[in-house]
Amino acid sequence: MEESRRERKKRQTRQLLVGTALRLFAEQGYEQTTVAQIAAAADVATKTFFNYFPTKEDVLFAEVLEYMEQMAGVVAEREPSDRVADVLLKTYDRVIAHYLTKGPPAGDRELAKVYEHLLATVPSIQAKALHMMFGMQREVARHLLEAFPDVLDPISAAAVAGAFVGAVQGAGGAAREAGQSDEEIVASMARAAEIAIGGLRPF
Amino acid sequence: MEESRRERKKRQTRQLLVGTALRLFAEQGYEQTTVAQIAAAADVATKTFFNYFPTKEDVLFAEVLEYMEQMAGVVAEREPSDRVADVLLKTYDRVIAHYLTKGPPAGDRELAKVYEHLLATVPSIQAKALHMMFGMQREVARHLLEAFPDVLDPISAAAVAGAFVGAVQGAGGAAREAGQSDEEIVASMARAAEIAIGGLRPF
DNA sequence: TGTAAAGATGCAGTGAGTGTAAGCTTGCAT
DNA sequence: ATGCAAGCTTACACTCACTGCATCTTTACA
Repeated sequence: MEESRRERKKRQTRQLLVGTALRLFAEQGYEQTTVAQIAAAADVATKTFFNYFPTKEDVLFAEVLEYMEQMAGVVAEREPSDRVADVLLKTYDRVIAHYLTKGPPAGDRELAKVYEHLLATVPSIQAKALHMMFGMQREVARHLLEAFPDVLDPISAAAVAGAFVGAVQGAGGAAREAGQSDEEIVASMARAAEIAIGGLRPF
Repeated sequence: MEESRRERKKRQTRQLLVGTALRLFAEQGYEQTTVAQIAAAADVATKTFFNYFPTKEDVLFAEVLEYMEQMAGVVAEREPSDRVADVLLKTYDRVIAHYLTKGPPAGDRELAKVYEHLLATVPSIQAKALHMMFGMQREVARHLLEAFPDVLDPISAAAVAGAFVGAVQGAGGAAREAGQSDEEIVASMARAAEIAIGGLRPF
């Protein structure tokens, strides 16, 4: 089925709102920017903004669902020989790849900076991001449990997913905070994945 | 130095606000309860509530600092023979012990239920809790790095702390969701700790 | 071309959270 | 004891996120 005019307009408006919001956040800061301003700059009613995004923060997390789908795909395509750790590593690779091709830095290098800065400075955005991450972690756990019912139970699946995601995310945050470049950050997160898989006894 | 009258009153008012808020949340639900109601029931001005807690949610996380102190204590008291995994396990034990003696369930069994229910149903509280947990995770990483500067760097410290906290917290959530009893939940979290320490390769 | 559904808009309202200025309480020095 | 300064509480006015509802416009489709 082709994309209808209605669907196209909806996608455009959504995109416009995201872009406008990001621009204003970059120019004036997150808290200094009101939803009314964003709507006005995008030339829609304030209410329309809330028709698209449940909260002001959500405009920053428009593509989370895509990542969830990517993760689901990895588990679906797994090889019979893949064990839990293999699937997790492939998931990590896939998400990174998706970020590099479809994420903000792909088209616009500046936009990535904006995201980073917001994430580093606005507590409510940090909390929201963690909440999203938590949702993704639960998805990972759910998929793992489904794919490996013989070696995992709901608790260990959650533990495994938590360890992996927690390590990668913790290292990513630390790397960013340390001022590492994008490539270094990705490498740091990969190292964290190895640490999670290898366990903490070596330390 | 003794506790002055001013400090005493402040602590009492704070305690009163927490108790009143919790009671109202239990009776009418979180979103149905306004800060104005809490303040009225505690017989203080609405503004006074915000003098004590920056947001409505924060009234539920009054004792987080205590936990941070407990964690710092563990690292400070570590034995020379303790390695990273040992310190993490001791930290876990200490936090659990502190929860069992000083946490809500100690005095009031019902209160724990209220917390659980709020955490399970109100997204903003969930996000806040995760944010707090994230802060604790960073603290753990910081202390580990300080205590083991020869085996850890900032990135690996963050990865280790993230893996451990992520596993325990993920398993705790899953266990709660599965309807396990308090003892079972504690056991599930302990198992998650072992999984994080042992690594994910066994799966 | 008409009609029903989806979506956009305006409006009125709730409630969280802030800044400010004024008033009361406490700690402390004389 | 008395007075002064610092710390809290309070009232008030305000901003802004977000909701519900009724109405109008646009689109899909027969």
